[in-house]
Formats: sequence, structure tokens, C-alpha cells
Amino acid sequence: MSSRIRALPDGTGEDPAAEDSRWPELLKIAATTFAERGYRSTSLQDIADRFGVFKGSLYHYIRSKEDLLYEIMRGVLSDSVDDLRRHAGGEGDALERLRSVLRGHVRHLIDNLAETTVVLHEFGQLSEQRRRSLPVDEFHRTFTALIAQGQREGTVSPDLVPELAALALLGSVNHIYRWYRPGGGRSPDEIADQFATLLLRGLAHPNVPGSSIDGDEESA
Amino acid sequence: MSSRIRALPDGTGEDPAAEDSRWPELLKIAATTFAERGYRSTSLQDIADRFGVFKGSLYHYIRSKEDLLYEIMRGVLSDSVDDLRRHAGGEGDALERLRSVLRGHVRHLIDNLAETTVVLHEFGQLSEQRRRSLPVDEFHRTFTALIAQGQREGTVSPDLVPELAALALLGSVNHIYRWYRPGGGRSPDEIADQFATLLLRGLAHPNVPGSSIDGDEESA
Amino acid sequence: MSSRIRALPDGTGEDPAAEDSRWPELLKIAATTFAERGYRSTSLQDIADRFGVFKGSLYHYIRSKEDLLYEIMRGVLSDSVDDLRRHAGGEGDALERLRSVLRGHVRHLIDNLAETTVVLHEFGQLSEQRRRSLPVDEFHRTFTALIAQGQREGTVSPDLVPELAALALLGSVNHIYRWYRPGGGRSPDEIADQFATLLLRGLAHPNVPGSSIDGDEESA
Amino acid sequence: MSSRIRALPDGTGEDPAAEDSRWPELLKIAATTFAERGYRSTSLQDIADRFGVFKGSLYHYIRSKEDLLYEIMRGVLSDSVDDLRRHAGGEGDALERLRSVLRGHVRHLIDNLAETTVVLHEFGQLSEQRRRSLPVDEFHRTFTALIAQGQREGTVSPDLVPELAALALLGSVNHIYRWYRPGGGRSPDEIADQFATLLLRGLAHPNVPGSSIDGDEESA
DNA sequence: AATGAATGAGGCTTCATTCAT
DNA sequence: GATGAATGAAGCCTCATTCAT
Repeated sequence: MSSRIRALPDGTGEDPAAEDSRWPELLKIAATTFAERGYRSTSLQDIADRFGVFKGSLYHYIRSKEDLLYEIMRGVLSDSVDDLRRHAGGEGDALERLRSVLRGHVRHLIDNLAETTVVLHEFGQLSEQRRRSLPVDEFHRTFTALIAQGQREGTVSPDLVPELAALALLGSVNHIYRWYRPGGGRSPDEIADQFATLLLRGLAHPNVPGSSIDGDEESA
Repeated sequence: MSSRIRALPDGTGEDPAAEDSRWPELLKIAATTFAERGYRSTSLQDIADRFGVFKGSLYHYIRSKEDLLYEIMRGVLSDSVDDLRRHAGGEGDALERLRSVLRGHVRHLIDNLAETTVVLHEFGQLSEQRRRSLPVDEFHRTFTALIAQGQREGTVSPDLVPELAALALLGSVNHIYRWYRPGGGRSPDEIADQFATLLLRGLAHPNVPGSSIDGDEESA
Repeated sequence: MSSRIRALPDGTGEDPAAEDSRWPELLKIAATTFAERGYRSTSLQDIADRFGVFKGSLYHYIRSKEDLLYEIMRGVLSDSVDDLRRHAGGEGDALERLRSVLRGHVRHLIDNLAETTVVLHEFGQLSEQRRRSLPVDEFHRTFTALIAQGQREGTVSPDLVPELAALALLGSVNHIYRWYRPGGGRSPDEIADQFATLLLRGLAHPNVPGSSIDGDEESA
Repeated sequence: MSSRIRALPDGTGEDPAAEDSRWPELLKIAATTFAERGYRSTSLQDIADRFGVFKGSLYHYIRSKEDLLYEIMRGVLSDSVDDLRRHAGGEGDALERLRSVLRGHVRHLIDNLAETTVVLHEFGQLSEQRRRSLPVDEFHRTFTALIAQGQREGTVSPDLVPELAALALLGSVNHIYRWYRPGGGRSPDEIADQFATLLLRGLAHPNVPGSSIDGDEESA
């Protein structure tokens, strides 16, 4: 919300939350439209039409089109990184926490499909300054750290390069935005389980088949 | 080349003297620029500047900007699908062929980084008709078929859903275009090996550790 | 007015405050310019210059250049067909009504010289769909019907083919846009009288010289 | 042909007529295309396509696109004016010669439909100098003179203004290009007869019904 | 907050014409 | 005569943004 413009000519502008209620709606509309058509192929007219105002009226909410893009990304990344930190800092060994992180990431992505699509597809449209201000690297850093820790713990195969393995995991999961559609036959949980199973087995030390990699549903 | 515009009033043949034309050069410039800035953020003026002609002169080579996008994709996909078919139809069991497919796919992606970036990032900018004309589904279909065959052969874990596992593999590999940069410290071969190792171990039947999944190094 | 572009997000009504809009002024400028130089030889820049706005601002009024052409034609044809129907359905025998139609047509053409010029000279520039939506055939149909009725009444020579005679009349009258210039020495009424006299005498049954063909002056 | 360009670097250029045979073909193609789509809406590419050469090759025949327009008009007007003069200077009284002129004009128009369409529809696209060089006024002048002479001879009604009556006649006949289509059910002769009948009766002195106005087929 | 007309830059595309081969 | 690549101007149209009301 930091980008909200307020004239506040009389200094009273408390910004009552109730009055302000169209901002989340606008962000959702923008995210959905950017996700469907792409940022550059979406005009503010498109968004104004869906939002039900005239084009010029959008400037009561934003200073520029890029504000919309940035706010969408900031919002969803903020949530997503919170999730990431919580799961990465949870209980269990590195692989268990990685499973938790992976499942959380899949769920978060699916629960915020439009916003995540915007982050993953339109990041390059932001100014460099704004790109640098967003914590996008934290995912790769966290994945890499957990994999390296797994190697130290002996549960992750030592022949993998943690940085590359992290990229493989991230790619698999982030790719979901390209094919997942609600009602598409696979439940979010099934997807999360399948991906975690495949990727964690891929990481695991081949000589430790009985590790935690197969998760809760399969006891060792 | 089929998009070259020629009146060919005498019907003597298709595109004579194509060898010395600047068409491949133009395609490469367009691919590079689209990959760097995005299709919608690239103007024909940008491309004409790099190509060294006036904007309007591009229309000796194309009928529309979208032609450039399409021809880039058609070219690289054609090669890529040839590769895919060759590797998928090669020798060995399903996992061995899947390894071959994965490594080939990684190599091809890296060797055609700009073009692949365009395919993977700008596919949605094509008209629906053109999207349908490109064999993009063949990757997922082939991966799925090989995984399913691996399950029948007993080398792929039966608890994986082939369609989802295929998407995990594709996501990992396709994601490479987002982070690979030539001279970035990791060689294409190392990347291909690491990804194949991780992903094939992830697919493999947990109780068959001695399968072919670890490739050439033939570890026990 | 139907072509005015408005998002009208609140659905409150069609084109409020149209009274003070510049739309009629724009239509008049466009008609005049199209009549002077031809539709294809007139650029939107020409029109914008005369209208006193930037080129792109015209798109607050139209969706395309052809919209201007169409709206000019629709407006003047609507009036003209109303006139036609009124005169054709008036009092008197067929020849009297035909005289009324002819004079009305001449007057309307001269009073709307630019718009009529556009209709008669640029009709072929419209899309086929828009051409079909305009009631241009009604003139020929009405003329033909009145002539045929005159034959049944015995006042029109039976050796004329009504369809061809109607085309002769229409040609004479429509041709006026090519030579009439205000202040050119001939008053609209004189032109209307002369044309009606000549054409109605041409239609009249040669053996019925005392018919109504000479109009108000009731000469024997 | 005066506009034909010839390099004649060796001074030998006799321009053997046989070799030169594509010039009339080109003119015909240009006339047809201009008539169908309009001068400004026809590109030289369109014409080159139909002519079977590349666009640039047209410049071996013309110096500019307007040359084509001009040569089409010059050619057909030259013929047409010859016809006009021949018929206007023929035997008989003014009305008889006017009948001959009218029928000749109708026939010539129909026999040169594309070229006449170009003259009548695209005259305004010529430069002013070229417009002035073409004998387009001769038709109106000749019609006016014949009508005035008819008045002196007593066969044309004295209440008509010759200039206006001439415009009525010209309008009827010239209008034919807008509706005549070969194979359309009315033969050129029928059209010529009907138009001459109607228009000459319209001119004729009402009190001289037995004049020559009804032509050869009807003896008095 | 909203409106809606206008801005001004820039985008894609067309096209008559030139010219070296 | 022909080619075909290139020119350079111009055309139509889009759009983020501004602003008086």
C-alpha cells in the first residue's frame, strides 16, 4: 500500500479501511488481467473496464501502471517469503524442512495463481531498482542452504551441487503456474505430494533409501 | 523461410538465392532482442536498428511482427522436436532413453538460449491458430510416455503419476532459460548431468537402486 | 452518435451530455475534407488539424477512420430516406409524387453537399457489411415503383422500362454533386425546377401533353 | 505513349511495336484495378502482381503511379472525344445529332467501362495541370451547344436552360458506370435507346410531339 | 473519487520510388 | 527489361498520463 496516492489536502486522511476497500479488488483485477494477457499487452483501459471506472480514475489509486505490477508482486512475495521462512525454520532435519517448504510453496503458488504468474512472468518488466527491492533470491538461497545442510546431515546425495539442485527444484515448482488450472483434475495436495516425492527422492542419498523422503504418508 | 515474402510472378521456385539472404541474421537478432526485453517491449525500430535498415525495410522479410516471433519459434521447435524424437526412440530401456532425452533437451536449450527463451516466455503472444500449429505438447507427451513405460518396466516408481512427473521434469529443464548465462561457471554438460541425475533418481523405483539411473558413471 | 466510444462503466445511460460535445463539428469537418480531397487522400492528421486536436485525440470520437466515413453516410442517408419516403407517400398521382421526390432530392443534396458527395463518391470504401447496412437501394426502388405506377395510371409512357428510367433520373440528380457550387449562379430551386421539368417530360406519355408534368406553373 | 520512358543509350531505339506489346496490357490491368478498388486504394504492388512482374519493374513503363492514371484517362478520353465530335458534327437537326451523341456516348462508356470509370471517378486525383490538359469539358460544351441549337430550331423546349439540361443528360449517361455490369440483363443498345428516348423527350418542345425525338424506330 | 477530453509519444504497417546488379 | 532490397515518408492506431471540472 505504500504507493497509494492521497491528496490529504486537509490533513484528515486517516484512510479508513472500509472506504479503502477497492484497493485489494483493483490489485486482484490487475493481477488476473496481467496473468491472462501479459503486462505489456494489458492496457489500463482493460483494467478500468473490469474495475468499472474510467481510465483516468485509476490514477486515484496508482501513480503509474508499473505501480500495479509492483504492488502485486510485493504483496504475494511478502506472503510467500513469510511462508518460506516459517517452513524452512521449522522442525525436523533438512529434508523434512525441505519437504515442508516445497509443499508450502506449491500450495501458496496455487492459492495465488494470478499473482504468482505475474511475479514469475513479468518480473523483467520492473525497473531495476524495484527488481532489486524484491526478495526473489531468497527462494534459491533457502533451497540451496537446506540442500547443503542435507548433505552435511548425510541425507542428501553428496554428488549433487546444491545450487543446481535448488534450481531444479525451483524450476519444477515454479513451472506449475504454466499448466495448473483450477478444476483441472489434480488437487493441489496431490500435486504437492507428487512433486515433493519425486524431488526429494531425487535429492536423497541413494544409499539411504529409508530416509524421511517419502513423507508422512509413508512411515519408514 | 516459408514466411519470406516474394511475389514470385514467374512461379519459378521457392525463394531462390536464399543462401545469401539476411534472413537468418534477422531471425537471430529478433530472437536475441525478444529474449532480452520481451516481445511486447521490443519495437521493430529496435530490431531495425540492430539489423541496420529502416523500420519499413523489415517488411521485405516479414508480413508482421508476429511473423518474426512465429518463425523463431518454429525454427527452434522443429530442431528441438527432432532431437526429442531421436533420443526418445533410441536404444535402451525407458529410463536410459529418458536420460538421453533430458540431456539432449538441456543441451539444445543452452545451445539455442535466445530462441528457447522466446518459445518459453512468449508463446502466449502468438495467435491461437499459430499456437496450435506448433508441436509444443510433444515434450510433455513424450516424457509422460517414457515415464509410464518405465513403470511398466519396473524401473520407475509406481506411486508417481506419469503426467505430473513429466511436468516436474519439464519444469526443471525449461526453467534453465531463466538463470543460465554463458560463462556462468557451470558448463552445459555439468548442468545436464546434475539435472538428469537428480530427476531420474527421483523417478526411479526406490527399491531398485542399482538401475541405470545414474548413467555413464555406472555407480553401484 | 452511436459510434461514440465510451466505457460507461456505470451503465447509467447512452452518451450523456452529448449536446455540448464536438461530435457534430467533427463530422462536418470530416465530411467537408473527404468531399474535397477524397476519403483515401485525406489523412486523420488533416482532420485533426482542422478540428484543432492531436491526431490521437480523434479516437475519443471514433474507433477507426472508417467510422467517420460511415457516420457521415448514415446521418445524411437517414435524413434523405426520410425525405424520400415522405415525398413518395404524399398526395397526388405518381407523377406528382415523383416531382415532389425529385425536387426534395435535389434540395436535400444541395443542402448537404459535402455529406452527399461522400455518400456518392466514397461508398465503395466502406466494408461490405457496412455497405449492406445502408439504405442506398431505396432510392432506385422508390423511383422505379413510382414510374411503374405512373405507367399503370397512364401518365408515364409505356415504352420505358421503369428500372432504367429510374436510373436515368437518379443519375441526373446525383450528378449534381459534381458540378454544383454554392454561389454558382443557379439557385437550388431553379435547378430543381429545371431537372424536374426535363425528366418528367421525358417520362410522360407523349400523347398526354396536358398531364401534370409541368408542375405548379400549370401550363397547358 | 508519350510518357513512356526509354533509355535509348545507343540512339537505336526504334521501339518496335511488337516488343512494346505489354504497354496496352498494363494500361488495361491498371484501369481495371483502379476501377475496382479506386486509385488511392490500389497499390503498385497490386498492379505488378496482376501484370506478373515485380513492383520495381513497373518503372520501366512509367515514371510514376500517376502516369498510369493519366494515360488511362488520356487514351479513353481521346477516343471518346473523337466519337463525340463525329456524332455532333453529323447529319440532321440538333435533336437528331444529340440522339446520335447520346447513343454513341452510352456505347463508348459501356465498351470502355473500366477506363471510363477511372475518368469519372478518379479525375480529382490528377494534378491540376494534368486535369487542365484533358478535354473533359468538351462533353458539356457540346451538349449545351446542341441543346441551344435545338431551341433555335424550335425542337427543344425554350423553358429549359441549355447548360442545366446538358448537365442532366450528362449525369444520366455518366451514371451508367455505377450500375452497368456486363451480362446484367440489359443490352447496351436497349440502354442507349431507353436513355435517348427519355432524355430527348424531356428536351423536346411539348407542343411538337411529332418531332424526331423518338428516333428511327418510330416514324412520324 | 470520478470524469472524459486531450496529450504526445510511439507503435505497426504501407507504399511510391530508387538503384545496384 | 527485370530484380529485389532498401528507402523514407507517411498513414492509422494505441496508450500511459494529465487535468479542469
